[in-house]
Amino acid sequence: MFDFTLEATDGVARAGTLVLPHGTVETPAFMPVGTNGAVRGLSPDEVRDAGARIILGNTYHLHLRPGEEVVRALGGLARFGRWNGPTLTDSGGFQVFSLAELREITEDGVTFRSPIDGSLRTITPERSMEIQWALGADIAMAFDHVVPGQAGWELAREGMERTLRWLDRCKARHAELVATGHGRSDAQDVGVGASACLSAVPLSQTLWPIIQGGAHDDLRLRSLEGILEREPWTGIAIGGLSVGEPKPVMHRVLELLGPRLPVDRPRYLMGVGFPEDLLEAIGRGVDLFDCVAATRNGRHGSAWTADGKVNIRRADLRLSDAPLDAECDCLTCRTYPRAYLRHLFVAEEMLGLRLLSLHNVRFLVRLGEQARQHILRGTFHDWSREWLRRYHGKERA
RNA sequence: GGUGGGGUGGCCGAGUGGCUAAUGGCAGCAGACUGUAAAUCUGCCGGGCUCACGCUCUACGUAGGUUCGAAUCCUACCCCCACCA
Repeated sequence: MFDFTLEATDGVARAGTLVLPHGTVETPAFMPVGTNGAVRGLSPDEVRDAGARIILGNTYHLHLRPGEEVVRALGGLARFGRWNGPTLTDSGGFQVFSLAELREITEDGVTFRSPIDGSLRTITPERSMEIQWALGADIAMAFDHVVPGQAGWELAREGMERTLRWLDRCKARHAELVATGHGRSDAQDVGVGASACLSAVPLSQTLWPIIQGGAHDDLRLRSLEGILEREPWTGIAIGGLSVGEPKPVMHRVLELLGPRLPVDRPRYLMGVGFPEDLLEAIGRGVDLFDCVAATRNGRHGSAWTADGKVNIRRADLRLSDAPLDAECDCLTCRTYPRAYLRHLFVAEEMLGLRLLSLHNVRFLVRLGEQARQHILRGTFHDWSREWLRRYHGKERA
């Protein structure tokens, strides 16, 4: 039910195949973020057509709404929204960071004020595991303590050490859940009319730990060490990057960790990133990514192209009959001219938000596919260098 | 014809003696966004010079006037709206 095969390396860059209960993912791969069980603005079919093979869900958001029991009762995250493919749930740890003004951290866990109705909700490592188990993703993430990128050594140490202590609790609770099978989200539990015809996928879930330590090399190494002391893991995530630290810091941390991570397990860089970040990270040995930028920036009118970023509302696109990105094979680029996309944004038509989100998702997925092909051929680094040069060269396409 | 109300920057609309190149909103222009409290947020937005601070010119229907000083007060005129004939 879980297998990772490293197929090729090109320098530090890697190409592999990840087999999960709900399907197979070829790496390097970008995973679109579907916080609420939906990649914002896109249907599962559209996400699939964009080439994505695995999507994220969020423990905290799905716990608040609709509640993990609803998702479980409807057959788990993959089946609930008829994505029917691999999923990964984030643990809620990132909300410790992003909802900083609305939460209180104790050793036991984190109490959040719900952004939905203001009610107080407590998530502990154990609760996060229970919720993720009920959601039924293929991969569950450890409940971690993310600190801002500019956090000093002491704060970063505190977050990193707490993350390790919480990891023990996550691991113990997750093992119990897997062992008992309690609350597993098989479709057999459901049998709800017509929807029951979808084949049930027996659920088995794997738990991945998260390296923390902020921008501090010694803390990063201690975090990794602590995680490796708690083997076995089927994959390892790097968290706490792209949270406000300068880019060179991210590169340095990746270079520090890359050679020390087990080669036979996938490495997942959480929350990253922009196209340039993907290539930089792949070149430093990362296999998996997720990022909200594809859909958020898409909704905000910003699209990636081979020649850099394009703000689709730009006045000079008013009469442009050219596709968004002439080299892109997505529905948006195959079909619509820039002038029409610009019009949709200016007129605040929601189709525009969807079309740009779709393009950006496809852009990152395709970037992963291209990187993979070049790694298999041993041409990744030259290709990547040239790609980045062009991307940064002309900001205006 | 009479009475009352009103004419403000691309539009709508505040202001009713100095703090006003003039609140807001819209439109326009530019930008940001990295494990989603975001279809969000930020900046610019009369002209000229300046990277900027700033300087300067022209501006609150038109023409005069009062005043050290007027979009704000006075006079005349033009136009718009409402009601009454």
